[in-house]
Amino acid sequence: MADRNVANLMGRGESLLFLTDDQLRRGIEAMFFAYRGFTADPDRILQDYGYGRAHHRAIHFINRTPGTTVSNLLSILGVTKQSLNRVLRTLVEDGLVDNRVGTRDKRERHLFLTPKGATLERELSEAQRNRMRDAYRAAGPEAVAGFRTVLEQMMNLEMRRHYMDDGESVK
Amino acid sequence: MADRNVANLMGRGESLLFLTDDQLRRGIEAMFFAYRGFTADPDRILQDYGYGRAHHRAIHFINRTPGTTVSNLLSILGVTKQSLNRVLRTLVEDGLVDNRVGTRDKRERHLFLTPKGATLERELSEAQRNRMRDAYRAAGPEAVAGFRTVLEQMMNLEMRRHYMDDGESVK
DNA sequence: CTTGGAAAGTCAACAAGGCTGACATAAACT
DNA sequence: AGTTTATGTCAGCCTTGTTGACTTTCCAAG
Repeated sequence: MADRNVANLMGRGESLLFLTDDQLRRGIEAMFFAYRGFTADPDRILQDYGYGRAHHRAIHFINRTPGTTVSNLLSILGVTKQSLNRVLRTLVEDGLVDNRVGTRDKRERHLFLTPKGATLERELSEAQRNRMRDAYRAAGPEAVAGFRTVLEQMMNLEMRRHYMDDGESVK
Repeated sequence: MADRNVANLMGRGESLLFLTDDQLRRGIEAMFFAYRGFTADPDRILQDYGYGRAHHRAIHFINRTPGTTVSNLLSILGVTKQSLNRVLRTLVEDGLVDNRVGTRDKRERHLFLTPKGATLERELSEAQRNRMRDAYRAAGPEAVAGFRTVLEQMMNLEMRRHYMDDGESVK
């Protein structure tokens, strides 16, 4: 049928949006290039420290939720404990992450950034924030609001599929 | 000092947007989760064929620009020829990609999807388009327009840096 | 108090997909 | 004729993901 490659989005009020496969394809490509640009600066910084993206992710989420446990991190990152542990071990050895035995439950390890770890985190996130600010500034405030809305929808769809159990991860 | 972590974006007309580091951080996280969700469906499909994301990217861009050369693909994907060749070789061997010697310049190889390759491409891109449509539908048309604007800005910023002779182009 | 299972850690082996370096071949350009 | 360009290939290394098979610690239920 002629309508097979057209997505019809009814607008609230009077607006009406047609999304052809080609328009969606451009969005898909934009995601690819945008994400690459988005990780380019941190990747470059991490290289100087001998780390990779996996280290960045761990550092990011430990910073966001200080005292989080290993299993928490595992469910957020969606990798195996062997994979995460390899990364975490080097970060602890290098004095970027502190690993405290839980008080309530002594099996758990609560993770914190050391001052040294916090410094790297700031360096990494600042690069990403700058990159994002540049794009925001060029796009304008209204576009930014829409961007965040769509991204949050994509995120929610993803979270719903993967974390049916945990409510503690991302607000 | 209180303004150091606040980005002030002047709106056209009356709107005014303040972006705190925390708000930017949420955007950064949303990118991470959104991109993961974005690649989840294709990754699952590719696994059945014994392929990975690298194969997907090659298939995508060959489909977008049929007859593109290897060096073209190299500059778009930003990987080494050894890395790309490994992927391309398996795709040609498996009969998904056709590799034709150039007529004008016989050194060049022009890449095309075979019908079999086109079938996989459709399966992959359809999954991604569906995912994107879901998010678009939930967010609404106005948000979609903004989303695309910001993403295109991020993409342009990246393309500009990428094709600037690959130095220490960050400022 | 015993025991089942959860949380964390470790070892080993493997794969995908990046990378560098070296080298080969054919075609085009000068 | 000699150089450059486009492509391909071999070999080896790294990061980061995987599975499987344990062990240790320790909470909590029977």
